[in-house]
Amino acid sequence: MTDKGQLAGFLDVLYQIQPLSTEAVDAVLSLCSLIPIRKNQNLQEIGRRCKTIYFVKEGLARIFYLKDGVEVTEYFAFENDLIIRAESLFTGKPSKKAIQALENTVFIGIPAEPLFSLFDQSPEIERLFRKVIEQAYVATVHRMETIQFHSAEERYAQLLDEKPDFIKRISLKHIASYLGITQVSLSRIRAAVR
Amino acid sequence: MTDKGQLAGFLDVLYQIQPLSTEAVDAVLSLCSLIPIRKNQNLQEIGRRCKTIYFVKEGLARIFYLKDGVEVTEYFAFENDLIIRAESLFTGKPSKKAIQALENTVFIGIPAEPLFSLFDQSPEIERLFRKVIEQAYVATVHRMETIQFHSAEERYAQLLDEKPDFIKRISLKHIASYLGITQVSLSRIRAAVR
DNA sequence: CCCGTCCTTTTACAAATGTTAAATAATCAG
DNA sequence: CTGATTATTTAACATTTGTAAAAGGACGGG
Repeated sequence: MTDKGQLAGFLDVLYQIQPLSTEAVDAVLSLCSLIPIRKNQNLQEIGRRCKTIYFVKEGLARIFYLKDGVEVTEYFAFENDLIIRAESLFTGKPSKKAIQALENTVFIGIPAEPLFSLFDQSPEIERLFRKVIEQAYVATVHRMETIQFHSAEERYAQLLDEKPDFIKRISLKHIASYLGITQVSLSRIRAAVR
Repeated sequence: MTDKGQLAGFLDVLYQIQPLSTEAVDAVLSLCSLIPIRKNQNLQEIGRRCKTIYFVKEGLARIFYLKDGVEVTEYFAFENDLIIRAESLFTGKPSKKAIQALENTVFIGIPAEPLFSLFDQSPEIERLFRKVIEQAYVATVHRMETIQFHSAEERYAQLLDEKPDFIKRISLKHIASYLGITQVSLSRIRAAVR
């Protein structure tokens, strides 16, 4: 159980998605816990089953996995962003991915089992999380588009345009793997643009 | 309103995801309509708002969009697969994508507005569609992985492995754009493998 | 059956990206 | 502040992929 005041910003974000009754807010809050993780430490390790829905309260985190021994970044989460390993959470399989704090980060954790039980009593909570997942789905479809048939330069230009925060706060090696290109290639592109 | 018998296969697929009461099934069915589309014709055109959730009853369809005048295939839908233009349906914006039948196809269409209204009366229906979207989300995350940091050859090999049906029923030019590579590149890869 | 259209492959070449290694630059711990 | 570590850039070269054009193949309509 966590203090309402501490989570005001987070609750506000949820409210924009789907307003909840006071009771429903309290029920969700009763499941929330705050989890501080230091920079470069992992919240979740590769190979474990993911049974928790996370949001970033403050800080910055990523999901990454290993491909031929090289880290590939799948996703970045900023303040109030959802961060879940969907391929494990929704399937029950062990995840091939890790969640890592890129800055000192405080996560909000909501254990999935009790949350799903809440859905039975409170359809409005289920609706909220349905919409959260819908948004995540739309974002992922959009991200696929930005990668699918685009050159390295196009991907970088689009990222600059759509997510200028990324370049400010995230190291270039992580940006590169997020774009699906090598650090060297990204460096080259930046040199050419300049 | 559509006949229960005609949609037995479809209902069975839904049942595997989330069993519904008879009343709920009837309520969903009352919204379903069958839409036959001939090979190479579009069910939905680029630029229109998407207000319908589709499934493929029989046949084969794709979602595609234009990038620099070239068609890029985002998604293929086989029998009983969901096919939605999420970036329009869940945002209300006009879609940049078209839905096209690649074979003579019968779609099942469920208008979104009445369906969302049903959710208010029947949480179990909302749950069903929450899970449908969760599955679509997981599939999309997985698909992004297969593209993000993989060579053309790796993408093709993985597709052969995971979706052998694709190669059997879909023309190579569509496969190529789905993989985010050119037809020529795909031809080259096939020649090398052989 | 034949013609025309569309799909697929092949070729030759250009451009983009990966790889390896080294040189700078930035950051952090002590 | 200084040395060590880590991040970023640059360079040279190899490989992959794209582009354009042509040649086969497959297929459907008349």
